[in-house]
Amino acid sequence: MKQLEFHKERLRTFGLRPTKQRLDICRILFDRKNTFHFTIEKLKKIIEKNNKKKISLATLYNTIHVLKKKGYLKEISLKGNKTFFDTNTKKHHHFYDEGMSQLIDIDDKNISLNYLPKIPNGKKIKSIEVLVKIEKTN
Amino acid sequence: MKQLEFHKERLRTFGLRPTKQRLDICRILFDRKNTFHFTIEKLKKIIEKNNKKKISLATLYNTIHVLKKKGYLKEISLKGNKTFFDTNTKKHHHFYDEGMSQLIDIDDKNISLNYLPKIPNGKKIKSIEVLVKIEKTN
DNA sequence: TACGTAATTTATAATTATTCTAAAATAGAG
DNA sequence: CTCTATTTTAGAATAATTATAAATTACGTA
Ligand SMILES: [Mn+2]
Ligand SMILES: [Mn+2]
Ligand SMILES: [Zn+2]
Ligand SMILES: [Zn+2]
Repeated sequence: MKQLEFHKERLRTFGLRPTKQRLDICRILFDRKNTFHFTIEKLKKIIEKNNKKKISLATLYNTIHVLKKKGYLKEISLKGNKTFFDTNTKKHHHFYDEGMSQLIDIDDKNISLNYLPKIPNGKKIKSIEVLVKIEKTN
Repeated sequence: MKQLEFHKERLRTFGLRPTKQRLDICRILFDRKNTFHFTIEKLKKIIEKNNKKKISLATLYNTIHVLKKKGYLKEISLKGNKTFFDTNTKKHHHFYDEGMSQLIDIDDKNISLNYLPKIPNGKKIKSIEVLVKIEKTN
């Protein structure tokens, strides 16, 4: 479990105390091989099931927002009421199955797009996101 | 003003009475040359300024949802709390200036993307949306 | 280790977007 | 013009998120 020390150190690095709650959140988010796409509500359920103890919504919102601001999480552009977050902070894209509310990463190098349109004056590109919506065949 | 007759006819076509409120909405949305990107709140302000009289939020939500269901409006995939709608129902993409909450259309033929990734099994593509986020230079 | 204090968590209230409800107003057929 | 189904409306209900402020906790210092 040297992951834990890593999370502690990372939290301390930007002036945050490594509390039990923050470490619980970091473990769920980052101790995994693949990208994790989640909503706050989903994260809450997972954490509470894991350690059989409630965690406050406010703590979840606070911590997720800090991690996002520090660049360890991305928010995903989707329509709908609840916000989705993404542990993959690299430039990438998504398949999205609206029916199942499921997101799948598409590596940036698997997408090539050649756009001609002139960027509005005085503006520059900040990011490009491709969303491929999918649905059941037939 | 033969536009008005057109809106009336279109509303009647799918069994909706062409009420004063619905026609006000249609005029704002469709009697213009360019795409209109809007939120419900923005539409409400415009209509109320135009005819110096309040219109109910419920009526706006109801009518916008009907128009969307019938294919005369699209909802745009954006993060953030409020929902954006689009009078351009053709396949197209967007520049988005987050700071100004402003959307600009990009014609589909100005985007070419060649994606390799295999579509998940039993799924087919429903739509592809490209969002190019822009920001002030410098 | 114990203390003191600032940071954090928490329950709960407030806010905001959206949907629901049911009473009042209206459209339009006859 | 009358009647009735449809629509509008104000306000209530719901849902996601943010704010508040009291209780708890982390941790530097003695
Ligand atoms: Mn949205
Ligand atoms: Mn969203
Ligand atoms: Zn992702
Ligand atoms: Zn558009």
